[in-house]
Amino acid sequence: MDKAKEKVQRFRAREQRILDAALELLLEHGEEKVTVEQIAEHVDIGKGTIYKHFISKTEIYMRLLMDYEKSLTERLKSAVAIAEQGDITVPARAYFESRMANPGKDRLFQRLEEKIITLNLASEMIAKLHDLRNSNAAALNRMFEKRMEQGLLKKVPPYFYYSTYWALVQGAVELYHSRSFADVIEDRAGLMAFIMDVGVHIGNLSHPRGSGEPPVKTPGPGID
Amino acid sequence: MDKAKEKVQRFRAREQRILDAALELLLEHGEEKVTVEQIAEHVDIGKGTIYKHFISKTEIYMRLLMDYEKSLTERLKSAVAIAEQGDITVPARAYFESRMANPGKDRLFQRLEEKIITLNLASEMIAKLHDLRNSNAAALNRMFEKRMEQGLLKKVPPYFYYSTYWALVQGAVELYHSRSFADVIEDRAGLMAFIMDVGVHIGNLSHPRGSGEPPVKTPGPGID
Amino acid sequence: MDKAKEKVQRFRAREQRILDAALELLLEHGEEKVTVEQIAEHVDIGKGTIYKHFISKTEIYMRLLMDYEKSLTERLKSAVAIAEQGDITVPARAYFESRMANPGKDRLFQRLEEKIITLNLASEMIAKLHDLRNSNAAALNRMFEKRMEQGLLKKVPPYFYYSTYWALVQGAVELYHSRSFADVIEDRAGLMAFIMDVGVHIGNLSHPRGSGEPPVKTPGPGID
Amino acid sequence: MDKAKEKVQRFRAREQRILDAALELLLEHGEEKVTVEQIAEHVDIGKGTIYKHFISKTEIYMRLLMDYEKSLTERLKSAVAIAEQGDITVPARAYFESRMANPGKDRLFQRLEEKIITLNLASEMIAKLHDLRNSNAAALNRMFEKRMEQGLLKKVPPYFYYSTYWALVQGAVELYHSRSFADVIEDRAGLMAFIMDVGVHIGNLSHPRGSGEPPVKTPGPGID
DNA sequence: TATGAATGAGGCTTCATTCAT
DNA sequence: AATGAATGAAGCCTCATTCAT
Repeated sequence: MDKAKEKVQRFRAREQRILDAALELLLEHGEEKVTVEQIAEHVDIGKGTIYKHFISKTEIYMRLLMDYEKSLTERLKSAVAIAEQGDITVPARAYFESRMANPGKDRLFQRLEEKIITLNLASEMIAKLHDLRNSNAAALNRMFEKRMEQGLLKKVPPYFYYSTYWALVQGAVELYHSRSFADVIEDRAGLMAFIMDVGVHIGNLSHPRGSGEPPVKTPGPGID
Repeated sequence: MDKAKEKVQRFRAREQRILDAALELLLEHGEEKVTVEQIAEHVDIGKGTIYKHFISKTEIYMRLLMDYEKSLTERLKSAVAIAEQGDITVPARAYFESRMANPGKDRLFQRLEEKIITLNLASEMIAKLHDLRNSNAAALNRMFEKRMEQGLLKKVPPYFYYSTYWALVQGAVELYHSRSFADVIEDRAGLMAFIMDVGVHIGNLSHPRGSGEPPVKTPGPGID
Repeated sequence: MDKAKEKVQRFRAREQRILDAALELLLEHGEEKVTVEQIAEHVDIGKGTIYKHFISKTEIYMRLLMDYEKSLTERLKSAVAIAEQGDITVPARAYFESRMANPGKDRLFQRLEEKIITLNLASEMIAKLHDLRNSNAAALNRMFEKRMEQGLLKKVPPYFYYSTYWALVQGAVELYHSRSFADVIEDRAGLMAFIMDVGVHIGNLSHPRGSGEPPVKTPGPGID
Repeated sequence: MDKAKEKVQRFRAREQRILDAALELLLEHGEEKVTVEQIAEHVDIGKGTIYKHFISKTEIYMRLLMDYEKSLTERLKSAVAIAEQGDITVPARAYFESRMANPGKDRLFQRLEEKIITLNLASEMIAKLHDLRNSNAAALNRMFEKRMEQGLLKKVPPYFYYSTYWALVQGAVELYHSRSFADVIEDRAGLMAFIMDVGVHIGNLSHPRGSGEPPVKTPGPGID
């Protein structure tokens, strides 16, 4: 049935429009200030219709969260694949860039996730989210272990590396938004490059980092 | 009059109890789930009494915020003083330890501050807060500049250092709470030490960091 | 769609019921003692429903105010039209009767308006209200000026006439409610007629007023 | 006991200060916006002390009301006495001037009285107030009756005269404050004089009112 | 199927009055 | 006698979700 297909398609399309609208409004107004009614208005549908697609407002947020995490994972996966064939800094850079591409968005999702966890809504979906997030750990671990065996990285449990790196990126995201730093930071791009440079050299043993070159343009050999 | 003094003292004591209760509830239930009524109940006083001490819920939060920031500043100040006479890693460690002493609290205040700023409540007090926070910047800047002149640190604007360091600590705080990392991180203390070690060596030029020794126990000469 | 129309109609009807209920309660209990909850109960709807129709309690009051003022203006307008063709006392009588038809209501709206102005709520709507109110001034002014030119009225700025007349009616409204006068006034209708007679002869130069005839039944030539 | 006397005197003095403060604040901020705490602060005493003098906030208002009414009555009484010996317009003028001397005050008391009556507080004191108010009626009645017998005033129940006059003054007070008239009224003093002139000629039979002379400066023979 | 009117729990704040000190 | 901290009822408004049309 073409008609049925078409219907399903339109249904999906609208679902996406709801998600897009929600994200847009969330970014514009912040987590606490977006109402279901606003989303419906923005998509130009009735409020009730939203509940044909999602059982609750939380579910919309969860979907947004999953979608974001998926795109992050996607990008990281391909970066890891590249790293295995050569430049080991690629995943680190990819990850950093993915999250810093839109720090506002990144932070929004942090807050959303936190909120959902705190209020203990949708614990099942949160579990899935975490599974997804940890799915790359194995590949990364192998990478770090190899490097450690080669004596290029300080020997610590491999998760130290990505945990620390995550923390740094997380901090960079927060820094990006901090209003108390806003006045101080004149060269934001330079600072972000500096931070990334710190990140890709974590645990690095052999070479003194960034020996002279400007870190941004030719940022050392990386996590090697 | 002893009586008058006593009265004032009791008043202050109650005020502190309100603040303590608010903090406790905030830590337990998160920012959005604490009501004025709950706080009052917890202190076992009437709802209206709260408003004898604070003009609004926001003011309670601001007080909490300021108190936390003050203790941070205090500690940092004395650490900077020590650093000027010798061990330059002291402020970094002090700052890290201060914030990581109770990461839940630290993160709570991040959220609180963000909320207050976003909703544009109490902009005056926020300004004060930021003043307080920036009050150490000059001392830190001088420290970094001296190090750079001595060729011990990579030459970048001095605020790059404390910004990056702030970001790392901020990330560590978030990491501490992340439920998706919770299962992975077996040696939390070790990880935190590792992160701090990364922190105190940011920009370090002369020595390869952590050359062999376990970073926690004898963590190299630090930011120098 | 008949259905859509019907829905809209029902919506409007409910809105009117809310307004009616508000007015009724206001008249019964006074401005300060009517709560949104009471109104909702009286209409037998939920508290929140009220806010689907009006953004605030003040808006309900404003609507009531405007509706009243409109009916007053309406009546006055047609009376002025008549007056231009002949009996010049018509507007004065119409105005008096309109306001005295339900003095409680009239006074309620005075209080409401005052309150809204004092608290500086809805200043925009208040401006509209005043526009509406002043819209008849020009017509009245012309009337008075013509009379003055004909030597029938004492020469004063024309707004003296309607201001004074307004004051008299306003006073009559208050008199109507005054509990301290309540016991004294035996012939209320007679008194009101007497007051109106005073009103329509304000500034009158040519004829001694009410020369013998009972003022109510054949109330002299009036403002002419 | 001199001491006891002194004490009583100080007590009375403070009572008056409370009343003065209440009135001042009431005039400044309006009926709804004055709290007991404000009054106490203004007198620089404790809130509880106020309740040593008055059993409730309402009682303060009642006292203010009575005092105002008494001063009005006082003035009217002496004016009536003068009128009996000669100029009959004196009471009318006195009354008008008393109330218009501070229209804000006058209106405040109207509102206060209304509020107290509506909320049915202090009905006993209200009765007393009304007694006081009506106490002059007899004297006034006699005056009007004499005039009517002399054929100088239209024959109506005598209370018609003072009721109407009260209404006019009442309206003038409201007019004075009306914000919608505020823009229109350029010559307020002139208008008030005009209204008073209308007032003193109510029911006047023999002479056409204000025959030529400017009403303010030599305002006709009055109510006769 | 889509709608949006209706709901009502729950949050923050105010203030007259009480009462222990 | 004076105080002022404490009280708590009461008011307004928001918004996720339901359900009749």
